[in-house]
Amino acid sequence: MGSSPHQLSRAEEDYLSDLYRLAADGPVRTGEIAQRLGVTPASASGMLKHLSHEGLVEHRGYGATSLTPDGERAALQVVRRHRVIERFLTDTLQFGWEQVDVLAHQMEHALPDVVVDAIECLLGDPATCPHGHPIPDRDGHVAAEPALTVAGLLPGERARVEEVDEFDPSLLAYLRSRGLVPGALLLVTQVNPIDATVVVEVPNVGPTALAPATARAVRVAREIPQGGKT
Amino acid sequence: MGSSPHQLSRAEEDYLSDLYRLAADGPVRTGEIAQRLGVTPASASGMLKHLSHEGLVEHRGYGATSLTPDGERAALQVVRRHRVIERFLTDTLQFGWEQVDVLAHQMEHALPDVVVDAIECLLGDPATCPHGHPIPDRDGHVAAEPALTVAGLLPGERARVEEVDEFDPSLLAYLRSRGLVPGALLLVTQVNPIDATVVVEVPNVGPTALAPATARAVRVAREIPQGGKT
DNA sequence: AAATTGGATTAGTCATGGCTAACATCTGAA
DNA sequence: TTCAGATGTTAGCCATGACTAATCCAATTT
Repeated sequence: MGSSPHQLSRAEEDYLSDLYRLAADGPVRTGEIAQRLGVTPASASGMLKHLSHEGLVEHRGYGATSLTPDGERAALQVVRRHRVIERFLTDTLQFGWEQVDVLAHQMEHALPDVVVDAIECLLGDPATCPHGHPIPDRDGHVAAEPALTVAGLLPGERARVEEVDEFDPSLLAYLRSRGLVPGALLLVTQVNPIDATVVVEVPNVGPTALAPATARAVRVAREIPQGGKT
Repeated sequence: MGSSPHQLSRAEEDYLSDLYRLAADGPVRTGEIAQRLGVTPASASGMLKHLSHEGLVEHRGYGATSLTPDGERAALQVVRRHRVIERFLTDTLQFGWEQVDVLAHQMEHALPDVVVDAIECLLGDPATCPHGHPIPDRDGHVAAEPALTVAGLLPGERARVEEVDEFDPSLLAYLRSRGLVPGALLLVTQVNPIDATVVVEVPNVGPTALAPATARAVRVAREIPQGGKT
């Protein structure tokens, strides 16, 4: 049914890319995407219906929405542009990692692919955006993202920060100030069993307490605590 | 009447910036700008009426159009973005000067001002775009552009290339191959009195014949032929 | 002076993608 | 089981900015 590759509009690209980013935490509800895009639920409902008609999303009224394979392919092109631009903004233009999501969002629909490719090449083909998310290649292949977050760790476990959610600038500024950036090694010193607050320690930074929502924004890979320093 | 600084749309910016660039050769006719923007004259007519209502252009039906001071101010912001982006594309990303006008046009409406400023800074505050046109500063001040073109030179006169029209990619490729780039010194060896063809010579490049339209695309400053090699 | 012609303009239509208001559906509690 | 409140959808509207077709000015030609 959805056999029309007829150049997506800016709005369509916005919906698809946000759908992709929200889909990490399960199927997406209409109100959720409306809120992220700053439109009314009515508008989002209309656009989702349209995208469904185009075969880009799976959406059968009053239920949750998810991308079809075609939709995911299209979304990955936009996500790729977004993440390359973010890297460029931090690495070449020295913007802070808490600013670049918003800026890249404004730019991602207007940069011709040849320019994105040239920037990527200039940067030496970076593997991830500044927040640690993998950059899809030109054919739409992406590395898997870790499912484990700090909220899933137990006291005494060590883990390496892989990526962080990029949506909240002030959270990002805080995480950086506490050393919680991709690549950082952390140790869980406490997990409060009542309210699920987690306390972590990063070398050379004091202990940091994280509320559950914050802990879920930091994705990690467990470090096998075998000896030998790298 | 035109007291609304209410964020211009992409289309409005396009009209203003092309109006600015066409205005160099006198007031602009409706069909001319329609053609440049790739829309029908009817569409252009409607938009010019709208811009006139906003106080950004001077346009009283069936006559030529020109920018008001407000309109010129707005246009210069767009022109500034355009030219900074062109410089970035040639200097940092190694695109050819015949490609960058089109690419910059796609990008100029989407780059936030802070990004344009950062790029400008990265490039060391260039004075001109790759075609030699001056880059307006943040306050909308621009250096004057020379009125003299190669078509206005006499045999035996020497001149320095200041800037070239950027509209035709194949012309640009040709001009570069003949050494006719900003900064080049040229000598007029012949002016054909019948068809106004001009023959010029650039050091280390053979003689080049230019049809009148081409000669008008190359703006120059006369070199005072006083002795002393620089 | 009248007629022809070409560029400019108006009138009317369409597509996109927002909005509000009203209606439908789902869910969780009584 | 039923009903209240939240969430989703439809209906109808508006603005933007393109298009075609028809008309209007003005400038040149006869």
